Amino acid sequence: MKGHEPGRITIGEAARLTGVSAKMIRYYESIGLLPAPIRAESGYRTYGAADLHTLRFVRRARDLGFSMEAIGDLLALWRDRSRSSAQVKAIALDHVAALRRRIAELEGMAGTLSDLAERCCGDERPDCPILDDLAERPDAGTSPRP
Amino acid sequence: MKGHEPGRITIGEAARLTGVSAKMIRYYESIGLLPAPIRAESGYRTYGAADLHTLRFVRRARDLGFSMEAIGDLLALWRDRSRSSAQVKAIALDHVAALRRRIAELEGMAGTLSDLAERCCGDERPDCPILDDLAERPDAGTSPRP
DNA sequence: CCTTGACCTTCCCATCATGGGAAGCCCCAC
DNA sequence: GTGGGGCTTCCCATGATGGGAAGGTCAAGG
Repeated sequence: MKGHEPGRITIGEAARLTGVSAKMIRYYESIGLLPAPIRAESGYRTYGAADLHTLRFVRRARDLGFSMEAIGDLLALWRDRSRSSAQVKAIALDHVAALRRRIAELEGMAGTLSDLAERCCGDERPDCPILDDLAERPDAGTSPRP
Repeated sequence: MKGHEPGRITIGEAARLTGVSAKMIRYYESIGLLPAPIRAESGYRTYGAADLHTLRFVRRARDLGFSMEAIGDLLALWRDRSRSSAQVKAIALDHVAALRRRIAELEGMAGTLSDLAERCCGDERPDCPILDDLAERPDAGTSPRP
């Protein structure tokens, strides 16, 4: 079917051109994130320029860590000419806040753990403040003690 | 069976005392992270003081973001009197490095996205640099442009 | 003694985004 | 017409967790 319906390509080519795997393209279709594409007579999915544009959009949104749900919302706004930029901004800022919360969590862990590692001599002897802490610490704070 | 084998408690009490859910205790047992506990005649799992100690260890390691696999290694070292602290420190430092890599990724996302959001006026008009970027950005870098 | 309610057991299913793989059809080049 | 690679669908797995059903057990109270 290649080059038979003009300019429409197969899923594998779409995957190569957009950086979204063929598996994922089918998955996004199955969860309703992407519309079902036109099929060739063979049953093969065929994608046109607009579809590739959408796939790249999804790919970039994933690279920014958006959830599938948020990407669905962003796609809908993208297609909606009467959207307000405030709606888009709200989704983006929510996500930034979630990212910053997650970063703070991970920094707590990394801080605690590198404090402990610093106090561990790391030689052939068994004594180790890291294990002592895991075994004895009264409770589960992840922030480095002040 | 409570108070019948001395000092041994049920899974629900162990969960309450350690902050690890009963579901998770069974799961950890099923994947071989924890040894199978002594069963009462009824078939109920019973836990003693040493088991609680282990459960708290696991809980704290999870709070620090260690994977199950790493926790298995840490538990083995904890029980091994002939361990070297260097082994423990290596696991901890690997994890710190992984945490810092992840933090850098998330910061890249948050940075890019808050840059974009800052340039989005966020009013009732549809024009939005965030959507423009998702739709047009040449490729998927997540670092804020320098 | 029997009921009630809380607790335990096992087993299965769902999440989220992704990959792996099998069985079978299709297309193109030789 | 044959071979190889690409496409289809369908099922399974991940990691760590929760939800829930069906059925056994225990302790307290009538």
